[in-house]
Amino acid sequence: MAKNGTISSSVIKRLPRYYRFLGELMKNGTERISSRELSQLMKLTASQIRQDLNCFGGFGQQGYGYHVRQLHEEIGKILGVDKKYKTIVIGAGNLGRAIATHINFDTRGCELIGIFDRKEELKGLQVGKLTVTGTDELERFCRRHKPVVAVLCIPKSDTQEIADKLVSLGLRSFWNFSHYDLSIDHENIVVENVHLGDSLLTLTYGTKTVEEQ
Amino acid sequence: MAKNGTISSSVIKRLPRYYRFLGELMKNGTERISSRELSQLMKLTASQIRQDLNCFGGFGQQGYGYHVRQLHEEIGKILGVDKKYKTIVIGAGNLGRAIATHINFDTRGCELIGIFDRKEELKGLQVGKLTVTGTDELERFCRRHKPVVAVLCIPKSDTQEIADKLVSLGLRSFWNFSHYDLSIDHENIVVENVHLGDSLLTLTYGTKTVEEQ
DNA sequence: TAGATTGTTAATCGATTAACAATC
DNA sequence: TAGATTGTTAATCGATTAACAATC
Repeated sequence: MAKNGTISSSVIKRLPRYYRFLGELMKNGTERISSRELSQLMKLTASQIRQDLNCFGGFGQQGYGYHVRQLHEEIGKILGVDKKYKTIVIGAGNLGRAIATHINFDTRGCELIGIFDRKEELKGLQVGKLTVTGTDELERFCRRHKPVVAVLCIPKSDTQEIADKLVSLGLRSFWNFSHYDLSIDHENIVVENVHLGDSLLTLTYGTKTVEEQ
Repeated sequence: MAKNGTISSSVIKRLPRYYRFLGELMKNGTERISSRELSQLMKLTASQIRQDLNCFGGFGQQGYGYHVRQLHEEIGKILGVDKKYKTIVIGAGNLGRAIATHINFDTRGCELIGIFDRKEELKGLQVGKLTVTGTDELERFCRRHKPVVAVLCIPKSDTQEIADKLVSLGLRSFWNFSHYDLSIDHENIVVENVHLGDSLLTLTYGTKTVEEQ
């Protein structure tokens, strides 16, 4: 529940998924949905859906259910899809370029405004609408444009150092793809670690477990 | 606990992280570590570490702690890092190519043996050590090489259809990067959904929350 | 033997599910 | 009004933490 202040992170982590499913329903022209119907679609319990949504106040209507478009919008607002957080990608290797071109930043509250790499040979390379800039320009760029979100696609050995530097340049949120558990002790800094290697290992475990049956 | 059969998925999802940290410790030449020391390093409780490791039997030794190399090896065995599951990537766009070149499959129990795309213009393209093959060759390829793991880097509209086809061709594990919640009703099929968009949205929520303080 | 630290049981905490009164 | 479905409280379940006896 927690009408007091913070919402539990288990709930938060489910919100993007709700948002996705509601988006799909909207596309299909569905106007209303009950927690039971939605629960079948999303493979959750109806109880959980009602519990989750009520963390933020009564979005539903007794006897009717939830208005899809309205609920979609409300959850979007909670998540911050309408924000325009200036975002830079650090590292223009395969992964950095893929993230920069593949992820829709602007529908997720972020505005991609730069991509940086240390390597001379990558400078000037076109990545989507951006041009790779040298890391030596980072400081000047940050003072001028004041980005707040950094996507880290760099080797693990560089991650902590670069992250600390970025914090000193005013960056406050880190989406970290390096094989390193970034943690920053400053207050008001947010880190989201993505460990693709861990995810693959989990799958390998599952494959092995199924095979052994 | 569960010496009976299945380990809870909360425990499983922590194993790759243990494995990573133990790998680092090994590199640094650390021979032994106590649950308390490891807990400080990983920002967990010592209790949880002992609880987790004991799901698989006593890896430690009273009064001494855990032998780093041995524990690393044991967890690796549990996860299946020594397996050689034949793996194919479906979709050779930005993301598919990044995954194929950036992820170390072989240290995670997988052997990357092919990358496929539907688009004519991508056929023949070199991606790391592999060459992009047309989707029309998929059936023949699978009958011949019998891959078991598929990495899906395709648009969400195609995902369910292609996954079903791959199941019929004997694939059993899916690492799914499409913006679609893949679920397969066959028995003994494992799916690991990676939703990078959801991860970014979670970060945006965090950014917004910190900002509002 | 004394000290350290595990393995394991018991206590606590939080998250999920069930139930039902409130209400559209 | 009757039916449907929420919002919300209570019950259950599972996961985390604390405690301590076992043992190296």
